[in-house]
Amino acid sequence: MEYINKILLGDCGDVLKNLPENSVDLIFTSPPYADQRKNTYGGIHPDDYVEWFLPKSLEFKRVLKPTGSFVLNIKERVVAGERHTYVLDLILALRSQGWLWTEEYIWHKKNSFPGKWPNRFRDSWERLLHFTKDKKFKIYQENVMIPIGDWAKDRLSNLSDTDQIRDESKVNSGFGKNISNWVGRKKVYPTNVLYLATECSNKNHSAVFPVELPEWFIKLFTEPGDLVLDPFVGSGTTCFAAMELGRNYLGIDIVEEYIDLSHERLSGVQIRIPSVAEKKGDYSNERVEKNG
Amino acid sequence: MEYINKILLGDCGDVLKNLPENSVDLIFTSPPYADQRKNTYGGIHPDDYVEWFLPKSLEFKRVLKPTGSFVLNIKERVVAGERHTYVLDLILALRSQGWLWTEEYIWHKKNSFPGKWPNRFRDSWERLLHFTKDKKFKIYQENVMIPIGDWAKDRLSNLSDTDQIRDESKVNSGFGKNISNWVGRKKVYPTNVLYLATECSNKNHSAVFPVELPEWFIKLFTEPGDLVLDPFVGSGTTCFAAMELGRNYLGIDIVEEYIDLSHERLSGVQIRIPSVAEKKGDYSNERVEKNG
DNA sequence: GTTCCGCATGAATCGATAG
DNA sequence: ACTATCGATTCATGCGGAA
Repeated sequence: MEYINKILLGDCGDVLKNLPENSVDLIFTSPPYADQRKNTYGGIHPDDYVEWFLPKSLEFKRVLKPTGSFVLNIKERVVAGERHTYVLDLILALRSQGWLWTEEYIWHKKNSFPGKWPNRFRDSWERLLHFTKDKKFKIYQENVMIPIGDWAKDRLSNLSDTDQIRDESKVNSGFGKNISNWVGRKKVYPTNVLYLATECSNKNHSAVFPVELPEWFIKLFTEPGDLVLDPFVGSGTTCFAAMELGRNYLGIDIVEEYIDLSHERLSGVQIRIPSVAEKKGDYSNERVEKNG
Repeated sequence: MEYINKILLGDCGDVLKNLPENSVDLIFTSPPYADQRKNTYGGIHPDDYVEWFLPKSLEFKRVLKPTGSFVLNIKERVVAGERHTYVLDLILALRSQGWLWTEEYIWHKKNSFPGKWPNRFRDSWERLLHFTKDKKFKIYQENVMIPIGDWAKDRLSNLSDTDQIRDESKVNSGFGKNISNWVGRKKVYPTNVLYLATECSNKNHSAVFPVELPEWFIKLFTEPGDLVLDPFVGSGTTCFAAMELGRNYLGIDIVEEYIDLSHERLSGVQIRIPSVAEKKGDYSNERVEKNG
């Protein structure tokens, strides 16, 4: 496989044409935001953003397995005092292209960019749009479970007999069944809000999102050995996370400088044995502890 | 003024026709979500939601002052495994109606509805769409400043789990002392994410959002004596917050039961002197401390 | 007066079953 | 086939009574 664990130079819409269809398990990417990175990407005008994106997402859809997921990290910028609608337009356009808009996760940033504006506050969240090709897709919810809240310690430490028998009485009350299910339970499922810090000053590369972000979705939507694609790979954070978790990766970028940066960053990565990598779930969950 | 501090029965699109134009300073409302409250409201089909909403928002626009704000609390539901697009469509339609989509705030819910599904996690956030008629509008950012600085945040987040669990009281008490020192010293502006709990067990009235939510926007966008409108007033939380903060209110609902409920709830409210109400900022900010 | 503990209550969603 | 109803699942919070 010549496309496994590589960082390739070029427009992802072109490069991906050489990739066989249904070969990717997860696409996680943060495309250049409209007009945001003018220097490096040439700057796509907000009004042209959807038109620019659609040919690429068509290739994404071709190479993604039917059971795969496409996670898009994006946020609309302010234009003339208003939030521009290109992200909304993009969601609608992607649905017209055949994608299912399965969910919208939120990245709640712990430390957002500083600043003050007269008509708004600091922007402290970004969208993580989850698209799929099919209503059925691979998902491993147990991989991202988080420690149970403090309430459990007090409530479940000593259960009375009635608690364990309570089975028939209430129909509508939340815990109507039996609380004994909760005894010894240490972990619960997270929600669709991720509370993570931004990566501030990682000396060499300036990633736009913390490594925990792709980590979370890679663990949620793939197994070890699966292929993760980032078509706008930038400084390589997604590929770094994939490698670290024992997944294969493919990164693409049109800026040569980023290719070198990614290579450099990935060269030092120690690939963990899958079983060990999975255990790492604990660490990641600490970071997402506010997620609930 | 016969529309000041009243709760009126009827369809807001009709009732508002009798209100003079440019008379409202803030509209804060949480309309019935599509199909969600079928038993109390009629239950609007997602596909018909925009069509149902637009005539009403046209009246909102007429009665709102040019300097006013319209804050819409809404969240799309899942239909056939997908997020439905009626909220996106509504945003676009409101812009066509002449509204400016100035900002999208996020309500990050502390306690979201429980449940487990095979393809998604619990939904823990809702949208707070901020529309205005003009690029220039009234905003009082100082009213919602947060007293906690970065020093405190780091201090808190650096506490180990065992510290927080075992010595919770110690930590809290010691911390409390310090807090008193910070009050009035260092304040920072919040972000566009509000981290609040839902009010679930308020036995008499089941509000769909906590009172802190309208409070925050009322303080941000109005002065004492201004008029706050909630055209889907429900259990009256918005009017309660307005009254409490020394603002005038107008509530409208099509369900008679809610009118009575609001009246009952508002009858016992003690109106605070504006200056005192503003001091209350500290208390409210505590609730929003995660907002940063 | 505190603290502790039981308990009901959520703008939910999916899959299966019934009409 | 297509819609309507129902059971199962899940977690944080505030209230009120008890210790």
